[in-house]
Amino acid sequence: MSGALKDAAIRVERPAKTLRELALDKVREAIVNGYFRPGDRLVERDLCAQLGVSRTVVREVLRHLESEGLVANLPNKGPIVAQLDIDEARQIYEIRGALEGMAARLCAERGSPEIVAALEESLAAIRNSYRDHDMAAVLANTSSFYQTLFTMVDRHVAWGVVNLLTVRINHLRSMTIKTERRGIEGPLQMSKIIDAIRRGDGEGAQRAAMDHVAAASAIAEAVLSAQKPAE
Amino acid sequence: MSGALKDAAIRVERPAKTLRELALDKVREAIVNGYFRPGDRLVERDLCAQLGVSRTVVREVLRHLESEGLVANLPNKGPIVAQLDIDEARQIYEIRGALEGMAARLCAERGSPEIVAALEESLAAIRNSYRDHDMAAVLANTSSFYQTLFTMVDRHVAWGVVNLLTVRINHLRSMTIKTERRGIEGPLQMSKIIDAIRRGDGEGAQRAAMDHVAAASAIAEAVLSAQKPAE
DNA sequence: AATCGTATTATGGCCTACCAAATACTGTAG
DNA sequence: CTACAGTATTTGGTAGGCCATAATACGATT
Repeated sequence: MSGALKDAAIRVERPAKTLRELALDKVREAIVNGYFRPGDRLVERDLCAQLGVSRTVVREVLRHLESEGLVANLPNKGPIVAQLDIDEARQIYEIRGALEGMAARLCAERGSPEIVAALEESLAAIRNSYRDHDMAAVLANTSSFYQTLFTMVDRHVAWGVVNLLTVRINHLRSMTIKTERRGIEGPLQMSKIIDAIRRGDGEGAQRAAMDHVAAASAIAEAVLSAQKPAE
Repeated sequence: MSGALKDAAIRVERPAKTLRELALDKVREAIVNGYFRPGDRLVERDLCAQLGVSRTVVREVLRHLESEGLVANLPNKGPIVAQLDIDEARQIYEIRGALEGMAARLCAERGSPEIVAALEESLAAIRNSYRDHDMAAVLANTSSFYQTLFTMVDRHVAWGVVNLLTVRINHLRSMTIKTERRGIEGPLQMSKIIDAIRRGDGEGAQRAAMDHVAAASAIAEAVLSAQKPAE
């Protein structure tokens, strides 16, 4: 196993991603950052033209995004960007709470100083990003914080699930982060998670992580229900 | 919303599934029930011939299964049936524990007699299937039990996640179920879940659900580590 | 005989072109 | 103004072909 790890460290980052992967990233990007709005139709041939690739590739990309939940396929009408459903968002936050709570508990129970150090580093980066009002960086560093939480205890599958779900609520996340008091409360709640982990309090770490997600969920819900009637 | 629900209840099960969906189910089936073994190469053109469909469809199916985790894609070598990793299996069981525990707790907290009734019905079906030694039915009814747990409290997203993860360990499940004492202990643990839900004990329901998954996980691990050295 | 190139094959990645069926649109006749 | 017929749009699916790469087999050379 350590041999495999060593190999992985050496291995050259394959620069030759397939066209399909590039196209996938582009379209996902476009959906997540709002270039394609929820409900927009994704016409195959238009996408072919915009991406400069063939239908074969576009179709595979659309299938992939469909299974990610970013694209919905109306029968006999074709794919559209998935609508954001307030109830679905709530469920996603709930699942994140359960899984991130689990990860936090495991971190606490392991009681390794390196975990605490890594998390504190992430948190510092988040605070810096808030200070600079660089919201894209806040988002990235928050992801990194949670990634640390999962990967330090080798829960790659759970991290994958969380990641998968998170892209579906990405624009919500970017809105909750911009909320007034979030820049102070968010890091505060995260530091509570770290504190609990540091003192090996699994129960407390789990609760703190769930609280943090619950707070984000509450803000998201407020944002969403304030926005829906407007449309 | 209630209108949509009524429609959904009425709507005829669209018999005109696309060829793609049919092919997807066939290949998934073939992987899950062992017709394709882990590590087997899935050669596009061969699959075309076997399924009687074009490469376009086959490729889309392979992409989809890849994002489900049933198929792995080796660069420059093509798709193979994903290998079952013991650590990954453990993680999947752990996630199921977290989510099914959450669902059980929610069921208990809702305190609706219909939930208890529905779960008891499922459990009875499982017991019958065990009595008849119909293991396929045991598996189906067990899924149905958990589906009830999730859908009665409208957690469709979480159910989707569990389902997605479960196909990856399906053959493990079918082995754990055949284990000697499982036919008695499994239903016993499930009835404990129901008992806790009936008396509105959220904490207890969650713990009972997690215990049940943990037991399955332990058996799976034993089965798997007894099997691996043989190969 | 061992080794070093070189054809051949197998296969995935990608493309173009085509057809059928369903849907949406549009213009005209009554 | 309505009903209907025709037309365009778009997906679902097929066929086949081109190219690049990896592996294998096959010689040729030393």
